[in-house]
Order: sequence, then structure tokens, then C-alpha cells
Amino acid sequence: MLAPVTTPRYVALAALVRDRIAGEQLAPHTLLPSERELGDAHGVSRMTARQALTLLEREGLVYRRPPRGTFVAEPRVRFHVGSFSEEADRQGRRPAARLLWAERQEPSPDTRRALGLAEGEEVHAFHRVRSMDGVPLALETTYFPADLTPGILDVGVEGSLWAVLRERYGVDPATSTAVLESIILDDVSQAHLGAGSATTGILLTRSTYDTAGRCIEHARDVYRADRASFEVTATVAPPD
Amino acid sequence: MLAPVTTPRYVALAALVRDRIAGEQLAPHTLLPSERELGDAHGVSRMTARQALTLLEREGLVYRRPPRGTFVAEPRVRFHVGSFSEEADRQGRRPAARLLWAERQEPSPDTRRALGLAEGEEVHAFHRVRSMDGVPLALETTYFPADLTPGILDVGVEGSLWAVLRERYGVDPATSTAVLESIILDDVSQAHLGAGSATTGILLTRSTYDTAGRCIEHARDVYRADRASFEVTATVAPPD
DNA sequence: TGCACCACTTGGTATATACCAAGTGGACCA
DNA sequence: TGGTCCACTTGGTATATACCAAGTGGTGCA
Repeated sequence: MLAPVTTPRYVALAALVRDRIAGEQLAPHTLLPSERELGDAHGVSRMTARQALTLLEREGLVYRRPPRGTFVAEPRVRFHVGSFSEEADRQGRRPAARLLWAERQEPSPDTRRALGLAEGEEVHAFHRVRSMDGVPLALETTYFPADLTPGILDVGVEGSLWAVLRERYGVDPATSTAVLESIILDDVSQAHLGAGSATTGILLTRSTYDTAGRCIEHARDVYRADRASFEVTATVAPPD
Repeated sequence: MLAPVTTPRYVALAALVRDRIAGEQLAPHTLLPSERELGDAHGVSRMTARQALTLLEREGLVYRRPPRGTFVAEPRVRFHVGSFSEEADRQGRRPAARLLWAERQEPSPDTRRALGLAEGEEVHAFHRVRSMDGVPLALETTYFPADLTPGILDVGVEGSLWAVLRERYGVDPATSTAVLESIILDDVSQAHLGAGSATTGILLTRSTYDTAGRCIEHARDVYRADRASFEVTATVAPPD
């Protein structure tokens, strides 16, 4: 199920293994228990244990080397471009958001252009620290057209803003375009993300459109470069 | 298996469904047969049919909406992570390649897995510096299955290898998956790219597939982070 | 001592089965 | 006619089982 009432066992087991890797500081390339051992140890079948490891593999947290076993991967969280919360859900991880500020403001020219707003139209802006499983991963600045989102500044901002868009405003994100580039984190960003000095970041400038092609969100997300990676699947343009 | 002698049934079934979607021009959001029907129709168990659909789901070709069924996804709109040459062309810039080496070699386990090769099968590898308008931008290591590309080591490598694939070997790149991450350039890479010390790079690990879903190319491209950015367009999964 | 070989373990594939939660659509009742 | 409700179908989860290919490591032979 998409929204199971009870946590599936394989998700729970994956969380357990994930915590163990983080908690015991298992070094990259450490050999993990085999699927059979893991299943026996936690009272689930091998296929369920396998599903848990597959989840972690898709997150990039472990890798498999048949017939040797499953190993701890170099740390990095993998993202598809889109919603932070929904990406976390897909990976069975706990997304969280800490609000730094939220306000109605005059958009910058860039933001106004991205959202296709006219002169004088305002935006609702959110600035949040996003984390997964308690680890700060990204600094997110999100802009919505104010006309489209009356009252959004008063709603809870712990979770997915896309969910709010859908449920409260009937707006459906359909496509997203993003530009990824590498940057050097400034002091403030370093502090918020708990990163050391001279750490690089990945800047993801994102525009999201609804089914009618209207731009409904513009965002500037800064990820810790050492913790995030981005996966892209695309159709190749046919040759001319 | 890592390098199956026989194609797994779920891969074959996925290819069949993939071709059907492309061949019959199934419109986005068309309902596909249920997992049970698909399995029965092709003489495999539901779990195997499910595995095939999961493969297609990960490719972004289909999406699931329980309990309604599995549907054809929206096609990806644009592609900006792929062929260096073709991207340069699109931007009206002069792409160039300087060959560092090209050889037939035993693939690494990673490369073998990515290309789906059996033990003992070899690859043709190219290592090139790519530049645009005379500015070095990327270090590219590209692997092709040797069986698929006889004699490719002797062709000119100043331009697009994809063009060679199409014209000489009749192989058509259809989809591409890539993972982008941030790395620190080593000394050799810095030298080749004309970058200063402690410069960061963007590592793009890319697999390209033909229309049959066969992996025809695997590449590790290292871009100067200060010179490159990547544009991504993605279809958002419809809401639950 | 050195090497060939084989048993064992691993993840990968495949099947059969079972139950669950949740939309869908039609039957049925008011 | 209009609305309620339930059977059916769907994908999601979970188990048990079986066989395969391929590294690993130890045994045992030359």
C-alpha cells in the first residue's frame, strides 16, 4: 500500500539496518550479514530481508557483490529531482523540516520571471532546513505565487509543501525542471547544515509546473554535496 | 545473476512490454494489464510479472496507482544529460575531444554489471578530454561492449561516439540514466582540465540503453564543477 | 611446498500461495 | 431516482521453497 497503517516489515528492517550502519559507524565496504542470516535474525523470510536490503541498495546505502555479499556503501543520499518529502517517503526515511522563516514578499526579478508573475504580484516564501532521519541535508527556499496560495503561511510546514498544494489548493505538480550546479557553501549555510568549512554544496534551482503548464513553485535548494547525489532518467532525443 | 547467460524472464517480459508501449504508441495514462493477467498471458508467475513492471517503473516508463492498476507514464520531455557532442550542438558550440587512450580491456565488476556482460566478455574503453569552444570541460571514460562494437578503436574519436554507434553499428541510444554527485578532483584530473588545486568536480555516472533495453554504453564523466551545470526535466509522479 | 579441485556460501531468479487495504462499479434498497 | 453498500479487482506485503552461477577457502593430492 502507498500509505500503510502499519509499517511494512521490510521498511522497519531497512530502518534498523540503516540505524545500525549509522550508529555503529560501520565503515564503507564493511560486509553486512547475508540475506539469509538477516532474515533469521529478525524472524522474517529471506525474501523480506532481501527486500529491505534492496531498499537500502536503491538509496545507495549498500551495494551487492555476488557471490560475496552485501556491503556498506560510501555515504550519500540519492535524490530524484522533485519533492524532498516524497523522495524521502519513497526511500522509507523520515523527512523533516525546520522553518527558519516564512513571509509574504516582493519577488526578485529571477523569481518573478520563473513564476511568470506580473509586476506587483507577490509571493509567499519559505526558508527551511530539510533533514532525513535527523540529519540535515538541504537548505530550501521555496516561492509560491501569493494569489495561488492564500493563507499558506499559516499552515504547518513540518512536512510536504506539495501535499499542502494538492490538498488545500487543488494544485497538482506535474513536471519539474531543475538546474544542478556545484557551489561553495557560505558560513550561514555551513552552520545550518552542520558542515565543516570549505564544504561544497549542490545548488538545485527548481521550477515546478502543473498539468496546465503553469509554474506553481520556484525553489532554490542547497544540498550538502558530500551527502547527496541525484539520479536522472531521461529519454534520448532522436538524432536530427 | 550478475552476468546471466540467459536473459532473465522478467527482463525479457519488461522489454516486451516496453516495446508494446512504444510500438502501439500507447498514450500516457493508458491502463496496462494487471500483474496477474500479465503473468498468465506470458506463462510466468505473478511475482515475475511484477518484477518486470517494477523494472519499467524504475525506468519511469510506467507508474502504479493501487488499487487501480499500472499505467503508462508521461514521456520525458527534454534531455540535457547525455551526449556531450549533441548537447554542444544543441547550444551551437564547438565540441571537441582529445583522445588520451583507447583500448580493449577486461571490464571492472561495476562496468560489467552496468553493461550486463558475462564473465570473460570484454569492453572497448575510451578516455578523452572534452572541450567546448576550446575550453576543457570534462574528462570522459566510456565503455562499450566489445562484441557490439568491433573495430571501434580504429575510428576517429574527435566527435560523437553516439554518432558512430548509430551510423556504424546501427545501435540507437534510447534512454539514459545518470547519477550526479560532487567530488574532489585528483591531481591528474586537475591537470587535464586546467583547473587549480582543490577544485571540485561533478561526477556523472551514466548508462545508456537502446530501444530493446540493452545497455550499450557505460560512462564516467568528470566535469569541472565551476564550468558545468546540468538541466533536468522530470515528470512528477501523479498524486496518490 | 604448491597447486588443483571441490564444498559451501552468496546474491539472483522464479514459483506458488496467502492475506491486506483501498478504489470501482454495479446491485439493491429506500 | 438517488444513494448506500458490498463484491471484486488491484497492487503491496510476506512466506516458503527451489535452483543457479560464481567467488572463497580449505582440503588433499602430487
